[in-house]
Amino acid sequence: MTNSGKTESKSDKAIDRVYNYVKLYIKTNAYSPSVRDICKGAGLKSTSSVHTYLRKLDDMGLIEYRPGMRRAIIIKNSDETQEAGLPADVVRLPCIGKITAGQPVYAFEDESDSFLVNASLFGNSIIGSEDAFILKVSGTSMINAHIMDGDYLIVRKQNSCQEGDIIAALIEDEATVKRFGYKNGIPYLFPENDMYSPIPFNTEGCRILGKVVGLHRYSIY
Amino acid sequence: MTNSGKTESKSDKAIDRVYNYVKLYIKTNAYSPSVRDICKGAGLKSTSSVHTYLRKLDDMGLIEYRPGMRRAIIIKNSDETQEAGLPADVVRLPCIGKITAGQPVYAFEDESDSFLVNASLFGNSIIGSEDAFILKVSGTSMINAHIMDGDYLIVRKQNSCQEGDIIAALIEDEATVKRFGYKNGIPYLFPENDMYSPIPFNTEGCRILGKVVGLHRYSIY
DNA sequence: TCCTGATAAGAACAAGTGTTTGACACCCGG
DNA sequence: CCGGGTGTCAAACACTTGTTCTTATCAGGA
Repeated sequence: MTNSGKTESKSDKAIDRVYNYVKLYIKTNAYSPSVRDICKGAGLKSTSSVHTYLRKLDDMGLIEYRPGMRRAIIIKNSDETQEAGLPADVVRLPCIGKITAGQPVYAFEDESDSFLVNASLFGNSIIGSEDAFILKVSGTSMINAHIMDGDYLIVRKQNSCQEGDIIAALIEDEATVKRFGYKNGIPYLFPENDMYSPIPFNTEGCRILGKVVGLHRYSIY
Repeated sequence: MTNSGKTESKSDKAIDRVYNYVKLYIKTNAYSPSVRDICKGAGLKSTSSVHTYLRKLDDMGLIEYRPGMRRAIIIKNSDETQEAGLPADVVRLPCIGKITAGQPVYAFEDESDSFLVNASLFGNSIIGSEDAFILKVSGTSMINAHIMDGDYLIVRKQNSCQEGDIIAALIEDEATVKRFGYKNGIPYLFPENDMYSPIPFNTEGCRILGKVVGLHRYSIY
């Protein structure tokens, strides 16, 4: 109204009312409103107008509007970077696949290859899917730290670490999980299993991928 | 219609299929199925049969079935309605608080007291928040099974178990996690720590809460 | 003023869907 | 064997609701 020369100002308000009413209605009733419900709720008198706006909202990606289906509107919660449909404090982390030429390759293709974690559990150190990844444990070299074969580790990316940290590191293009420490002033990666030997940590062939901050286990024996 | 009899054997199977399919459908699609959708999903060939069952389910109080409204079924019984904003394959499980008078009390009030898990990781055994809960480990009695103090266990509810299962059980109103097994034909709950002794499992004071199917750890040392 | 585009309305159409009716098959107790 | 209850089906009916078409209103520019 106050905007001179802007006919959109009026339409924007109507489309906003439609959007907000749909959100409110679904939240209140747990099912979608019909076009005529929205008419009343948004103060529009024609189903056709509502229909137009719903299509626009669908084009904008704000809702999902199935053609012909009754009461089947879905609100697409798009928080920009935030994955659609996830609460703000939850992050989906990619599961690391293999590592070639020093560059980890993430296995995104499968839903089961990603994990949801509550970001709040890690303070503010993991707020996006860029900050961490998942590494599946293979072998029992860390069994004394109670990390078992088949466990999924949450690794927060960082390129340095402190003595005693359990870290994921790249050794000659192979990802491994060990405890970082020193012996006689020399840095080592220590397995937590007497059957294995410490690995000298020489900065040439080794790279720190990150620190293990969490663990998921779905095979309980 | 007047409820006359109680011949359940056959109808219960179909009505269960209807109920489960409606739950699944809503969980998957975020809106209700139509009667004809349910026909296909529940293996019934007549909309009329489905209609009958829906009315019965409404009478039982399991769903809310609005006369005349399309796709407006609500699952009622329900912390079971899918949490708004979560993807279909993700379930938020409540963290068990304390146990009083034999009844576990769930601590729902705090977001940090609940966990998100990918339902797909557990096959179809966990599809709703009523199927499982989270139990925080206190103590080291299961350390040999690599379950540490402070770990969070995902416990699928069930009231029986097999030898060798790691289960959560109620012993004299106290929740505990042990491995179930037999010694000399007598059932015991075995700790996985030589410092502790097996606990005889007598059905009077003991109740099985569920089986441990997953583990989350957020304190890595 | 007249035209034009945007917005909204109203009506009509068509499809999806809830509901009802009637019928058939089956089981079970007389 | 019979009759009632139950579970299912098929089809028809009627209402809800998505969709489209046409028209009305209004603001701004030539």
